[in-house]
Amino acid sequence: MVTKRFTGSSDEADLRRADSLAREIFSDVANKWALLIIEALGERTLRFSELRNEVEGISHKMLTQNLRMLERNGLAERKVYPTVPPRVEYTLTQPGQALRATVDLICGWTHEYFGHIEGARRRFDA
Amino acid sequence: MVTKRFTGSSDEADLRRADSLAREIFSDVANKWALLIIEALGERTLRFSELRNEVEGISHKMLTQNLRMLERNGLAERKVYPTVPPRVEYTLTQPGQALRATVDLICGWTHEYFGHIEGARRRFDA
DNA sequence: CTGTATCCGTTAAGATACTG
DNA sequence: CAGTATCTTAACGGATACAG
Repeated sequence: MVTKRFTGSSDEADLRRADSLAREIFSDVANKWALLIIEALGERTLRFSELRNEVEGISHKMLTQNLRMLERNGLAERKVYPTVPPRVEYTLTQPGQALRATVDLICGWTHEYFGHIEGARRRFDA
Repeated sequence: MVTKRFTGSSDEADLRRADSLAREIFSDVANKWALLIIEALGERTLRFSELRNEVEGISHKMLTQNLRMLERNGLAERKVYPTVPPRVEYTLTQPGQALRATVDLICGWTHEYFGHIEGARRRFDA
């Protein structure tokens, strides 16, 4: 399991807190929009409006919501330029980049097994 | 992006279909319960009831729902033993195992950056 | 034991409008 | 341009009951 056996504490209650936090982090991160945003930011720093274009189909609301979440977890950094109109840029932090590497692998996996999956679906749906 | 630049076809419409399918696969797979089930099945073949215990907090409904999805996409195999009471075992297929390897990396990432994230949250929430 | 179906509350998510 | 807030609808997800 994801959420088991954390080190650094001898207290049972602490271990349970750590496990539940790990699970929370996993839930935050293991969702479609978050991963697509991370993938987009992996290429380069992007503005809010650029992200909306890059991440196809995401709504204004979901984008801000997920960006706040990524910022809160320290995976993305938000830089505001006090111009008018305002300019806000988002960049992956080092932990964010590390996660991005794993997302790349999932994308690679999708490409590699695309045919297998397409075939499996046809068979199953019959 | 995950869903771009598939090869093997010269037709524009085919490319769009492939992209939307890739996105669909990504959405199926990039969700908390699916990934936790894959992680659990990575260890060994498991029965339905064993999975319910392994994947902490999952409901009967979500488990069947996600198992059907994994089966449909050819990531897990369902083997029924016609005994009474029935015995059903789930195993990862080779594509499923390949995906599991990437899930392992996400889990590893969670462990590695656990402290960073915890700290980032405290700072953000203040 | 495994699986399907139903009910029902909670949350996700789109649309829209409004502020700095 | 970026962000927040509100309203509304759809989807998610849990609990329960029942069938093979």
